[in-house]
Order: sequence, then structure tokens, then C-alpha cells
Amino acid sequence: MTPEQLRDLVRTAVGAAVERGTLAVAVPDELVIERPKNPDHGDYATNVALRLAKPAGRPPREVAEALAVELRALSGIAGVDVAGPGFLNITLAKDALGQIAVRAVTGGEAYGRTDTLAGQRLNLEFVSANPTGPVHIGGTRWAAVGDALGRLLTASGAEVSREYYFNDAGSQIDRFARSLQAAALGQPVPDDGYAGDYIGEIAAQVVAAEPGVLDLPAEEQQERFRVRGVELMFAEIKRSLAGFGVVFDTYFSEKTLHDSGALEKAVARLREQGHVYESDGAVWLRTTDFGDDKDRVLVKGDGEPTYFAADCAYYLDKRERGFDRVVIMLGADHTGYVGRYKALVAAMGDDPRVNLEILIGQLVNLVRNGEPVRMSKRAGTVVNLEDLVDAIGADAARYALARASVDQQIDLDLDAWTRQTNDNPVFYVQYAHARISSLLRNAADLGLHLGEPADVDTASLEHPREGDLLRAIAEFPRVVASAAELRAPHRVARYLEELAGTYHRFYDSCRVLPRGDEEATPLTTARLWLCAATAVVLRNGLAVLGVSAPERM
RNA sequence: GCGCCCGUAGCUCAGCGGAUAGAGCAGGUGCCUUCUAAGCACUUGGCCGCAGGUUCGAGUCCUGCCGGGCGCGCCA
Repeated sequence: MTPEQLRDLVRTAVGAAVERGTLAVAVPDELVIERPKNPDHGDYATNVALRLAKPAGRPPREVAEALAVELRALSGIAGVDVAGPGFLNITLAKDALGQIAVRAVTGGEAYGRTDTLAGQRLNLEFVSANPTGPVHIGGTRWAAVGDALGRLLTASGAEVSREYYFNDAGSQIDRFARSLQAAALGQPVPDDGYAGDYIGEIAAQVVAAEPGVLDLPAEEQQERFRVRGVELMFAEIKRSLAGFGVVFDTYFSEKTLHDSGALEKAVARLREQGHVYESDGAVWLRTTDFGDDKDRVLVKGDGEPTYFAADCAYYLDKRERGFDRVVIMLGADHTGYVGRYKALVAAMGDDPRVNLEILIGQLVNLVRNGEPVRMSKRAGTVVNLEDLVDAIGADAARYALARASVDQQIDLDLDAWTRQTNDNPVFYVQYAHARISSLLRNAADLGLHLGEPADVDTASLEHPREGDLLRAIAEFPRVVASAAELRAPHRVARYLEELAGTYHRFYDSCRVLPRGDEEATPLTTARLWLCAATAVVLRNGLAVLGVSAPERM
């Protein structure tokens, strides 16, 4: 029995009590089934009686007693206790709890998927690093978290499109082009330029791709470096992201907005809505009408549109492509961005609470030998995605970045994550999977197989550690659903660590395979199902995080 | 000054208003003659930053303060 099925039973019990006349309340839509920390409190607990006490006009414990009577009569329930202020502690029948293992194994990759977000069309934008250099450590965090979030949302039934917006117009790109040009000509880096070994490498590639480029007039030459450089740099970024397991549905070029006239269209629309004015030779959007700190410039005094104007056009484009919710993940250095973005959405006539969601994630600091690593883009001492992967591996990198709440700054200790010992939680989780894989291989060697679901004696799983494991497995769909809803992929990682620990403890006290000349029993088969179910959840959970589930370690 | 995030064990951090606040690491003591010891068991360690408030119930919600990070451009 899953917690969801139990919730339905509790609802049934409330209905029965109302019908019998022992309780006079409306059956609640939402009621919470939780897993008690204390094993003496049964398999599951619900606070429904505490919630219903007030509307029923009766003390919580009386309500609880009335519900307990009804619940005890239902099948699959072995016992109900009223405890504390009025909690209902529920113990499931052994076979009902054990069926979780069967459900997980037969569900396979689908176990954990729900339809809690069905019908939502989401555009999920993350990374969006400009093609002026490799994806740095901050962008790498969004790659790990954003990709995991995308998988979570999909698993919860939402229709998700992953998008990478890149700036290939404007002054940053000009500076990039001049830096490449200088490098190719053997000149020093311009004052406002980009440094780092990659500049020289890209410059050399541009020269190789366009043999005559160095003989062109300066301006034309810079243009070639700009176009080719962006192309090459972006290919590099895509390659490193792909190596990290992150691929986008759409790579959206800012330049196309400029070229298609989308910016003018967006400004015109805002003007129609009556939120645009002119001052000091510039065109402004009155974002202060929508809670922003100050109004924002759309078109500068020199006639050039701002980046913000492109944002307006980009938002409009997403909406016109049919996304009802625009989700954007940004670093903490873009916090100031939230107010103006909400305002622009409101100025467009949309509701920022419905159509927009900006997820701000805190920054990543690198630590080596206990000392913070000072990074400077200018000096080229930046640690980027590939550096991190080279140092600690893609699995560890993705896990390390995804296991922390995005609200929390990360001090990523390169030494600790380089050690690849059990300091590293990802190995703890992966090890559990490898251990099960090995066990199942050994079982097959002994001629032992899972067999048909109907033949499993799930009631034989009576050991407390088996119950712990079954309850942990049963949690997975709820963990996925809540992590998706809360936009918190790190919950999946923490859950997996808990599950792995629960499995290791089960393994330690419950022998699965027969020893020596012992015969296999129904319990042997039931435990094989339990192990296989655990492996399914570990695989599915790691898959959400984009981390491999090794068969051997 | 204003806005956002954080403050929980020696360290790094979990904790969707519920019962006795958890994990890993670090420290201590044990457990491998057969399923992976990258494991397990036991143990040491807490004014959940401070002060009020809401609630049957607050680490969790609200207000104020203290401390740390980030941001506040006709840059992108």
C-alpha cells in the first residue's frame, strides 16, 4: 500500500464516521500522511484528527478515537493507535506494506512518476552563459540544478522545454572579438578584454578557419573574429555541457530578436499598454508602476536598445510560443533583476505570480586546502565546468552541486571532492546500487530469480529493517513530486542518501541469499524483490540528478 | 540606505506548522571463514543568532534587532 492509497483509506474512514453519525464534519480534501520518525509510532501517522477537531467541535483525541474505530475495520490495516494530542498511528498489514516492493519493480523507470503537474507548459531557462568564455563554476551549478529540475518537472507530468538564451549581440561580444583579434595579432589583451588561455586557442581556430583573416582591414577583421569566435566558443560550450549530460531543447540567440524586429514590436506593445515614456533622450518603461525600484531604459540616448529591451522581446517570444509559465534560473549576482522582470511581465498585461518564476541561486565558492580560491575572469584564473569535471568527475560534480539547496551558498572543497572516498555522499549512494547489482548477479548464478509478482510472499518481510526499507521506497514518488513542486532537486539527493543508508542497514542484518547448502525460501525471493525495488529507486533517483548508477564499483 | 539569501553539533549541511531536532565528516570503541568493509553497530557533541508575536503545537510562519554573502548602471 502506498501512502496515497492510505490517504484514500483515511478519507474513507472520515466518511464512514460521518455516515455513522460519530463525527459531523466535511471530509477534508487535503490530509497529510507522514512517516513518523519514531518506529513505535507505527508505519504511518496522520494529524487529520487534530485538523478536524475544531470544525467538529470536539476534542482532538475524541475525534481520533472515532476515526480509529473506522480505520481498524478496513483491509490492509493491521492496527491503529491514538497517540499524543490526537495523532493516529497506523500500522499496515505486512503483505500490504510489502507490496510496495512489487509496485516499484514492476513500475521500473516509471516508478516515481506522477501527474501532479500535468497540464502545465513550462519554459525552463538556465545557464544562459554568454559565449565569451567557458561555462564558469556558477553556470555549472545551474547546469546541474536546472537539468535535474527539468527532469523532476517532467517526471511530475509537466511539459518542459529547456532553453539556453545567449547574448551574441552587444558590447560584451565586441570586447570578446577584440580580445581574439589581439591574441591573433600577438598584441596584449585590451583593457576591457577577456584573458585566459581559451582566448588564444579560439583565436588560433578562427585563423585556421579563415586563412586570410589577418590581412583584412581592422573593422572587417574584427567582424570575422566576432562571428567565428562566437560560433566556436558556443560549440565549445555545448560540447562541455553535453559532456556534463546537459542538453537543451532550444538555444536562443539574442541577435535574432534584434534582426527580426522583435524588440521594436515589444516596445510598441508596451507603449500601447501606456507604460512607456521618453526622458533625457531615452525611452523608458515605467516599471515603478509595478513595484520596481526605478524605471528602466528600453532605448538609450544613442538610439541603441538595452539588454532589458531584448528581455522584453524575449519574454514575449516565449509567451507567443505557448508557454504559460516562464521559469528562469539566475545567480545571486542577478538578484536585482527580479523586480524589473516582474514589472515587465505585469506591463505586458500578464500576471507575474502566474506567468513568471525566477529562481535565484546563491553563488559557489571554491575552496582548496581550506583556503578560498580567488577567481578572476580578467586574470583568467576562473575554474570552469571542464576544470571541475577533470578534477572530481562528472558524477561527483553534478551531485555536489545538486545536493545543496539553491538558497545556500556552496563552499565546494576541491580536495574533499577529489579524494573520492566516502567523504563524498555520491559514492555512498552509488555504492548501494553497485552492492545490490552484485547481489542480484550472485542470485542469478544460484539460479534464483524474481519470478512472477503474484508469487511473492510479501507478508514474509517482517524484519524491522525490511519495514524501514519498504517505507523508504514508498516515499519516492512523494519525494519526486514535492521536489518538483518546491523546485528543490536537492531533496532527491538527500532522500537517496537516506535510502542508501536504510539499505546498508538492511543488508547488514538481513541475509538475502542462502548460505552454503541452505535452501532458498519464500523469504529469499521476497528479499530479492526488496533489493531489486531499492535498485530501481536508486537508479531512478540518480537519473533525476543526471548521475550514473554503476553496476560495479 | 534599500532589496534578496543565509545563521541549526567542532566542520559542511538536511529538516513541506507536528511527537524525543537529523546526516556526513572530524574524535572514541567494536564488527569481515561465504551476498561488495566505498559497509554496519555503539559513543562524544545542540541557549536551532537574539527578543517578541501568531498557534493546541514554531528550527519552520510574522515583526524588530545582531552577524555574514550578494545586488542596487542610458553594462550585459
